[in-house]
Order: sequence, then C-alpha cells, then structure tokens
Amino acid sequence: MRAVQLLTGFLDSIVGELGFSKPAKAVIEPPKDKKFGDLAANYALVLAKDTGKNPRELAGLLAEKLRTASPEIASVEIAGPGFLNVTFAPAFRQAVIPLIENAGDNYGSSDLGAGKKLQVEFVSANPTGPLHIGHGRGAAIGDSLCRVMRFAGYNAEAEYYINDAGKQMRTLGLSIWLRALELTGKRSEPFPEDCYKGEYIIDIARELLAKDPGLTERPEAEGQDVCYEYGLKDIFDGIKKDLLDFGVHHDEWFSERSLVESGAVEQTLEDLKRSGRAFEQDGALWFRTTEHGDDKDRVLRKSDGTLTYFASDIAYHADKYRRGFDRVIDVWGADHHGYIPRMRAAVAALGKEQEAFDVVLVQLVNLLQGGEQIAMSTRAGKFETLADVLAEVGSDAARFIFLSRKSDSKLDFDLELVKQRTMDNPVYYVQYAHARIAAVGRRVNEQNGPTPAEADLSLLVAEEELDLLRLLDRFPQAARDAAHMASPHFISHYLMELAGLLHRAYAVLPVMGAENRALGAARLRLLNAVAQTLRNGLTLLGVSAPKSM
RNA sequence: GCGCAGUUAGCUCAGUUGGAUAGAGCGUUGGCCUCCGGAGCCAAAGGCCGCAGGUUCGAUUCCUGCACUGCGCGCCA
Repeated sequence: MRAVQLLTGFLDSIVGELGFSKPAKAVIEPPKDKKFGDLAANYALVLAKDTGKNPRELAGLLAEKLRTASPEIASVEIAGPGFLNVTFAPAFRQAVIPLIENAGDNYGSSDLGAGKKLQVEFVSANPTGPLHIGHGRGAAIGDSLCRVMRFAGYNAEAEYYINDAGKQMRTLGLSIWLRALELTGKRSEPFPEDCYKGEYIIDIARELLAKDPGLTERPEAEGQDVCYEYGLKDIFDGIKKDLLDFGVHHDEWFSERSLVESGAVEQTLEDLKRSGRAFEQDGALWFRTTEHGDDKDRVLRKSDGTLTYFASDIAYHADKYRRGFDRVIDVWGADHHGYIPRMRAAVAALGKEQEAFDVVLVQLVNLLQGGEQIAMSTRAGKFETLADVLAEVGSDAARFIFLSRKSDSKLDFDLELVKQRTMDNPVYYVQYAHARIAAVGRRVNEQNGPTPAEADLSLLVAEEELDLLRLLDRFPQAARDAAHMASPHFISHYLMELAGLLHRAYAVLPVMGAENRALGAARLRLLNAVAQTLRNGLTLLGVSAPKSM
C-alpha cells in the first residue's frame, strides 16, 4: 500500500517530466512471482499504446529516472514486453513495523467510505422457524461486511427486516393451533401439507398449553391469534439468541407490520399512482417496472385487495432512504436473484442512483456429514439448525468457513471437516499463527529475552523477514478491496497467506535463539506486527484471535 | 422457452478495471522434532483455465455462439 502510493507518485511525476499525460489504465501491483521484485508497473506498455512508441524504449526512459528518484528504491528492472519491476530498499520495508505499532487496531483502516451513511440489511429470515445453516452464512457475511465497511470509513448500520405481516405468519398461527388441538385430543386428521411440520411447532404448542390450558376452548380465530403472537415471540427470541451466540449484531430490528400499520405502504402506493408509475388493470394495481428495465410489470395489490410483498418492500426501501442512508446493501439468498430487477426498478423509481442500492447474493450451503449430504427444508421439518451446527463446530470455525468463499458460490459445509483441527479447516491455521506469536512473547518475558527497545530493525534482511514485511504492507489494500467489492472473503485469503508466511518464518527465525539481542528484538517486533495484523483481519471476520489454543 | 449464476490440478476453491512461466489448501509421494507450541515446516508430482470463434502486441479475464450444472421466471411468500 505504502509502496504502491510511493511508486505511483514517482511514476506520475516522471511521466509528466517526459511530457506525456498520465496513462489512465496504468496499473501498479505486486507481481505473481516475487523474483520480479516488489511491485510491477505496466506504465510503459500503456504509454506505448497511447503514443505508438516502442514499449521497451519507453520503459528504459522511465527506469533511468526512477532509479535515481529516491534511496527507497533499490532497483528497477525492465522485463518482458516492458514491465518495470521495482524493488524497494530494506529500510523502506522495515518502516512498516512502527507504522503498525502506531496504528494498532486501526492498521489497515481507511476513509474510502468518507463517512457515508450505509445500511446493510441481512438475515431478515421470516420468524416461522429457527435459523438454519443457510441463514448462518448470510449472518456471517452481513456482519462481517458491516465490520469491513466501517473499517473502510463508512458509517454502517446493520438491520434485520422482520416479515411479521402476511400469509406466512397466519400459517404459523394455524400450525401451532392445529398442533395444540392434536395435543389435547381434539383433532386426529392428518396434519396439512402447507403448514409448518417441524418439531419446534409441537414444542411451542405444548409450552403454550402449559401456560394457557384453556387455549383450545377459545374460538378458532382468537385461538389462532394467541398461537401466532406466542409463536412469533418464541421463535424470534430464539433467532435473537442464535445470532447473539454467533457474535452477530444488528443495530435495528425493523418490523414489516409497523410499516403496514403506520400506513406507509398505502402512502407509497398513492405516491406511485400519482406519479403515474402504478396503474389499475384486471382489478389489480400494477407497478410499471418495465420502465426501469424489468422484463414485465409487477403486481402491488392483488384483485382480492391484499398487498404483495413487493408493495411493502418498496415502502420499506423508501423508508430506508428517508432515514438518510446514502447507500443500502441487501444480503439475500441467491434463490431471490430474480427479484433484483424489480427491486432495482423500484429504487430507480424512488429517484435513487444505481450506486445507492446493492444486493449481495448468498448461495446455498450444502450441509454434509462425512461427505454425505444432509437434507434441509423448513416445511418438511428436516433441517440442521444454526444452533445445532454452532454447538457442533463452534462459532469461529463456522464463521471462517462461511467467509472463506465468495458469497455467490455454493459452499460445502462438512460438519466432520469443520470440526477437525487440521488444515482442512484453515481457521486453526490462522489462529495458531496468532497463538504461536503470543507464546513467543510469553517465553521472552519468562526468560528475560530481548525487549522491543533493544531492536535494530535494519537487521531484518533475511528473505523470510522481507517477505513478511512486504505482505504486512499489503493489508490496507486487502481491507480496501474487501470494502470496495463488498467481499469479506478477501480478508480470509489474506490471513491465510500471512499465517502461511509466519509459520514458514517461525521455524528459521528464532527470537530467543537469535545471533544477538538486537536482531532477536527486531524479530519480536516483526512478530508482534504480524500478530496485530492477524488480529485486525480476524476482527473484520468476527473470529477470535486466541493467545493460546 | 426466457433470464441470472457457475464450469480453473484427483477434491474443495482463489484469481474484478486484459499482462510475464495460471495459484492455494486438501489428497498423493518423499523428507524435517537435543531447537520460542509438529494444530507446524520443506520438497516433488499433478493443468488444452468447459468447447469453438472474435477483439488485442498480449485473453482464465472482454465480446459472440455452443455444451453441461444450479437457481429463478405467479394477482406465491
């Protein structure tokens, strides 16, 4: 990061001196192979395209000036078709250590978001049953995304949208009611297919009967209402507890029912009608989403007078923007991807720019046990709950697995593998790196080893040390990329790489057994900088950084 | 039928404004514990980046077509 900034500055001014305009598509990035130096710039290649000159000749001009630009640049090589391969002086690399020491928990943070108000809405599972593992993935991604965005300078808020209105909710009340009738021997017909068949419904009915033995004596409508209210609260308390156990935090719990009851939905429909975006046809109210790129118009109010989810979703998003969010990210299950065009159309109709609305799709989780698939369906009552999975594998392991793949690709989650404390399970690899460093610190204290004050950082010139320094310098870029792409998995990949370098260096670069205390102390500071960076990254994932394991 | 994703090593996957000899882990094979934690390290083998065209000095990356897989396409929620 520092290195990229430094080199960009030098190259831009050199390009100016030579009388060229800055090439727009020029890129400075770490080369794939470190034998090509610390950073590679394609300036000459891009300039050659713009000016019609020979790329290697241009590279020669640039390299000549770059070599003398600063003592921080150790060497500049011209390679291949005209790449500039730049290697920095060790002193420049070593300077990242005090930088990390001073920044501490903030190392890697940025002001990319410039304080913009951002809302991330995630999980938002219907409170008709406990959270399952798929919700867990969405929870991990949403929560981590909030952390990543805050770290990148956004003013981010986490929200859960509670679908507590509509037909699913009535089905919940009915399901509990029917189970209560069965438990009291008032019903023996088969349980309806379209009701929720999970065991938890029976448990709720039993609990409710214990508190309200006369439940099934009530009139049906009233009884179902009681069942609904009780069930909603019971299930929702469970959801909140599951999220808490998973270290997932929501700032706001937004109720759909409140939106309906306040008249906000009706108001939104009125506004759409007035602006000519909604029209009546066949007794229903339609939204002209085709005007904004959807492939057909969508119904807002059915001919039977009831509202569609889409209607309240528009009102909900209007409310988000009314609350002052500059940008909104919805985290959705990938099976809802067909919903994106109409939601985009709705946001456009609200007068918002494209950038104000993003959807992060979360693909299905394939739950396996020793390679065999476990089926998952709420309606069929067969599923592995998030709580069960957490009890089995722990929060850290689950989160790391969820965040180690890009969200939009399917994920195999094998309970047996995630439980294993091996490299099948990279969370331990990363945490172990942190714990190992902590162990060194303890050892150094116990045995009167070198102290940070004795360090001579200029002694850090071994290959393994320079590799670590180089990678530490890249963490801020990884954090920015994760925010820019709304992809927390960039962080997990960075952490695995850093842990790998640490384990490699660990074997050959002792602190206690260093040739002298100044070197040992310098290594200690290097290790502590690595630990700090590991912590910062793990915190972005919501995974703990243990001092011992 | 239409739309959206995906297809990279035996397996699971990275690779985002087009760059050099395409990466990682697991698995396989062979090494490393008188040495701060071996939950570790080192080395080797393993690839027509789905197929075919196109654009480009250069394509896993961009465009077109095709094949296969998954998902979605209701006045459902």
